[in-house]
Amino acid sequence: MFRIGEFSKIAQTAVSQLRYYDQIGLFQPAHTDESTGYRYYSTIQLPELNRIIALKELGISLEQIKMMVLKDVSVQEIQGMLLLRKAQIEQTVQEQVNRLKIIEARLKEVEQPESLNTDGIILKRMPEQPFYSTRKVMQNLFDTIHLVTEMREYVPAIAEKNQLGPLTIILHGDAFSIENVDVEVGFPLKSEIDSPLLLPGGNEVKERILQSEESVISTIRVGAFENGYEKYAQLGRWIEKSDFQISGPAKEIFIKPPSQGNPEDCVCEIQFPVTRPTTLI
Amino acid sequence: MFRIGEFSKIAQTAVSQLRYYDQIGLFQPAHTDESTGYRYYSTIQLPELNRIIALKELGISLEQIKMMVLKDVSVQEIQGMLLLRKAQIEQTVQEQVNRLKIIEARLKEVEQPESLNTDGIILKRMPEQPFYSTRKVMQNLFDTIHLVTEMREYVPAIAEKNQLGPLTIILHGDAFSIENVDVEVGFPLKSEIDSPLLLPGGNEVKERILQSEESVISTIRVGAFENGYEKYAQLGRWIEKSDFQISGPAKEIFIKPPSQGNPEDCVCEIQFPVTRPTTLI
DNA sequence: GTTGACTCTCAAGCGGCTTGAGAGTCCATG
DNA sequence: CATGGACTCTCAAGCCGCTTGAGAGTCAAC
Repeated sequence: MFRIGEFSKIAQTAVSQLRYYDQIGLFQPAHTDESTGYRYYSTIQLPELNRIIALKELGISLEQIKMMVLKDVSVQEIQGMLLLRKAQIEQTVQEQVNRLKIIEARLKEVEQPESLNTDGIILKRMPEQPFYSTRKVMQNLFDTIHLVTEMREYVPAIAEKNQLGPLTIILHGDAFSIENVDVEVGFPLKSEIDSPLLLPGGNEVKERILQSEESVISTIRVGAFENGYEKYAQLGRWIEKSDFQISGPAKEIFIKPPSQGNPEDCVCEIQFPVTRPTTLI
Repeated sequence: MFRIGEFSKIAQTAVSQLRYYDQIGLFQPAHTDESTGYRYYSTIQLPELNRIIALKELGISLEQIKMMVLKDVSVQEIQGMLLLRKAQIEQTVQEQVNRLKIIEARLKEVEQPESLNTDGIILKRMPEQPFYSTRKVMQNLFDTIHLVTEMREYVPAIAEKNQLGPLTIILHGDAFSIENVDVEVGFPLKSEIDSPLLLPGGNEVKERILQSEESVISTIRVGAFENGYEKYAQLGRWIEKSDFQISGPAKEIFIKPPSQGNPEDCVCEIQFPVTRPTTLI
């Protein structure tokens, strides 16, 4: 029988850990002196402790380990727990690898003087959403602005106005050019709008579903619509260096649309849906 | 200006998080109503929040992020932080991959009825240690037992007895056979013993350094010295299935050595130093 | 008997939130 | 202008797996 200090050396386990395991009833000393409270451990407890440590190293919670070692759990259940844990670990590995790619991209960017920061670029998920929009190939930027203006004028009038999300533009063609672009302009909906709308310009506005997207990269542009190309260039470099691939059309979400007075007073989120070339380890 | 709820939707960030970031002074609302305490956020704060989220996704602590976004930190320092973080992530990926291998090995073992459990097998590090030992090729098990007995008799007599660790046997040859084995028998030391010792049987006991080992797998055997072969078989299978490679001689550490009366009353740790065939991702 | 090394219990702290209680505020409707 | 319901506030506690520290008691050697 050893006191806790010596046992902790043999078992390579911290004294505080042993006390904690005693406290939560996971692993208790072979004997406890009732009058002094001293814990006494025996060497034959080592296999039991090792089982616990082995399970813990797999990242299983102490609560679960307690069940596994104290209760009689069937082989199937243990297998289930292990499989579950395996899936979890696989996922976190995937996440970590993603982080690595992103950090590497960041480090490369930092080396180059051309770009000041790629800070505000984040990765997120977008849920499925109903979308009330019209789509057309635009000759030039002026056309686009015209369509947007029309939309902002007529759509809120027919919808209950609290049902509309921010004005969103989807750039179906090449997001990096401005002429002859296939553009969709619309509003996300919080509830349904039953009827299509015919704009004075001849474009028809209809409801459709924007599919959910697992990963989009997103950044915020503050300032006028026209001079946003450096943001696109930045996003492009970031995507390339982080090993992503663009998997769909870009979106511009006008969180705060430009107002008549000052077009500089505009806040816009730029999104690219992306995927990663299958990086299973 | 948005109240916290709406801003949390725009920014895809939980209300409780925003409040927490305010509390720790990481990201504060553009305006706080002094009388009601209501927080009001502006869209132009979105880039700032996104920077924070981007850094957080890299696993950087909020404390560090606070420094990075609030204080003026040089590019070099940021680069340093990123490099450090990169190294950390690489390490955790390595660990996770190890876990995966081990879980997979476990699941394979569970499928087969032949082995009941591979539970008590753990991986650990061993520190460098001085070792007071003798080494010889043994004809048979009886010779080994004789040498061990001699060691246990004479060595404690010349050492201050509190300076000795548990009797340890290193199996330099093939750990899976019993005859003609190159065996080293000795004791770990807590402090130096200056002089060699000549045993009656003619073997010389000398001090040397046991190098530290990055990873050894270890299990505990309870019971007699002789019938420990199933443990070895188990360890062997586990090593193979977990994709490890044995990288040195096995050790048997007699945590509780067999006593005269009952040789069954013995607790022994079996160790194999292992490496992994380089698994960088 | 006196060290000094060990041990005990109990409470708090870590990070990054989440949850809940209890109270107050905003805004649209009747 | 009162009411209701959705929102917001603050403050405290809880999560995990420990670690750290305070203050008190115990053990073994000299």
